[in-house]
Amino acid sequence: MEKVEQGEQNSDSGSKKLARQLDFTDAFRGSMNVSSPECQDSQKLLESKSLSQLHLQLQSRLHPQSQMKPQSHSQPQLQLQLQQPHSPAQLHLQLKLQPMPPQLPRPQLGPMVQRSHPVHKLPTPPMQVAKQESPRSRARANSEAKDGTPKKQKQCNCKSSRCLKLYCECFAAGIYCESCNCINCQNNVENEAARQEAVGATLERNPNAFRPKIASSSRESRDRMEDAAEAQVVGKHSKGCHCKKSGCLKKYSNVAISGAIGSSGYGTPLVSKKRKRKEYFFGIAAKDQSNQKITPCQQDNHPKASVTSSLSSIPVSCTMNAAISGSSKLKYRSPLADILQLQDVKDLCSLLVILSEEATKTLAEKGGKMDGHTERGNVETFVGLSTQERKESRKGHDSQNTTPDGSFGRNQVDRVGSNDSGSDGVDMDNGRPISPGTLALMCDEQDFMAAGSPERVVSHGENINQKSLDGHGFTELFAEQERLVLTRLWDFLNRLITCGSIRETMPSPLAENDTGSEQKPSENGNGIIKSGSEMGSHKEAYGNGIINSPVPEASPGATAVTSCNEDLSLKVGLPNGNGEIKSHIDREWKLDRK
DNA sequence: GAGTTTGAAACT
DNA sequence: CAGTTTCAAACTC
Repeated sequence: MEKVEQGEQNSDSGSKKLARQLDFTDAFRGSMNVSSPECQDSQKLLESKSLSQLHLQLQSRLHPQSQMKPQSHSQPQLQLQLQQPHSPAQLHLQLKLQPMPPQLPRPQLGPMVQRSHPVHKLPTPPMQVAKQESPRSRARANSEAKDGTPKKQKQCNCKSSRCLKLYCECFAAGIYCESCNCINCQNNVENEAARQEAVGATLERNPNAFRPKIASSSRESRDRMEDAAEAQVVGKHSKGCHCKKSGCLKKYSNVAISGAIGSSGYGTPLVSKKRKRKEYFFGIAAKDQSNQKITPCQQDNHPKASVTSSLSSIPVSCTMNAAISGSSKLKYRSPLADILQLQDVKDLCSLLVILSEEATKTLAEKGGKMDGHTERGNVETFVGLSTQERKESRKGHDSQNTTPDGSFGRNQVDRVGSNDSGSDGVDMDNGRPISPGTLALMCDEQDFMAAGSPERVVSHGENINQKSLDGHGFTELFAEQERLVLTRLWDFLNRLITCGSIRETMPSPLAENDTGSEQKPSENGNGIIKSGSEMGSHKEAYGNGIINSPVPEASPGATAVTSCNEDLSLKVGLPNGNGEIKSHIDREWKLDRK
């Protein structure tokens, strides 16, 4: 049988010279109905498990009536369906769990026509039709990095595994061995039958064996866009490593990443060891500094990571990578790297502060205890205060951005450190230092607690009758605050998910130029992400300015993402139609953004 | 380049 | 399922 097939395969000798890669994609095809590969499960959703979990929690809290099915299946597939409703208010997110269809090895592999390493097939939207990859492009993809530098092709050195075990880097990556140093290699066209058998056995042991351990969503979707590919590399360990001694800083645990997102696990071409050491140095240094370096397993190994730290990790990682990128190509970028910036998170926090104030006011209004004039002044006091705080924080943000090593500005850290929270930059739970990003958010959190607390309301305005603050009053106020804050946060996450998904399905050429123009929007000197249209017409619409279009004006992909934001911008306004406050806030935002 | 270390995969 | 072995890459010298 093997020989029979071998004869057939030999007839294909013309193409076997190519760096052909095996196609396990059928095993996964149809397993998902998502617009983004990383939406396949909660871990990969938006590259932030905590974020997605938070979102789910928020959803369940805000909409307890919605049926969130428990994950009963052993391999549930979290499906994210983003619907484009007719009404902005209908922006709706559906998270469905569906059993994963059986994953069977492909019975017969034809010529390599698709991305080799496990590809999570999308339901092929018009723009995402699985493009048949030409051998030429395949070869180019293998031989060149995105920056045009030669990319060393995978060369295993297997001796005993015949290159038919996952030990083999090539096999694990789904490519035939070519120019490898392996012995008794059977990972080739000539031994297709044996290879298929091995594939089947491997898949039998682990249906996800050929699925990338590191989620490489962007890359895959972009690979299907062929030359639009090789953009930003996004990775997240899908099942977590078990590193013990290497501190997750070595590449041992990243071996299989090669097949997932590139030759080095960070989607980088092979670089000299000296250079790699340099990367590690920076990585370790950064980690020591902030304990925030995103190593895949760290995320997985610390499921308790708070939402705060999760959110904060995004901009931090960007900043850090920016610092690193100067001397190396080590990159670990979130798909939201261009969308969600530290300042956005801070803005969100500020907005939530305002919302809490609004809740206070609303409740007071309800009780008819507030004098209208005084009330407005009170609110404005708070808004102004928040704005001031925003400005302060922006100051810190700017300095942070101008810090040569990409670390946070000292004043910001100092500011947090000077707080009497007792944190002193150390997570009291585990004694580990808290990252500057987390500290920054904690700072905002403290601001929030201070600004939104009834005590503060009393101390500033003394407008709320003491009666409303005792017992039931407190509860009601907190409930209202929570409702508003969670609602807005939920909306924010919805938009974030949508934008992330759109970015996934419509990769912006901006990413293609990432290497060349590594500078991210947040590093444009003012720390503010600005779209080509400068947000002017949209920012006010959605009030919080959280998600700004990352796409430069000239970018052809701007339409997609910008329209995403534009669309989203229409969907969220300040709740309860409090136009007075809203307009004021909007003014503040507008001024602040300038 | 040889030897060691490491962690994933495979096996029991 | 836990423990052990095998394996090959990463790393050190």
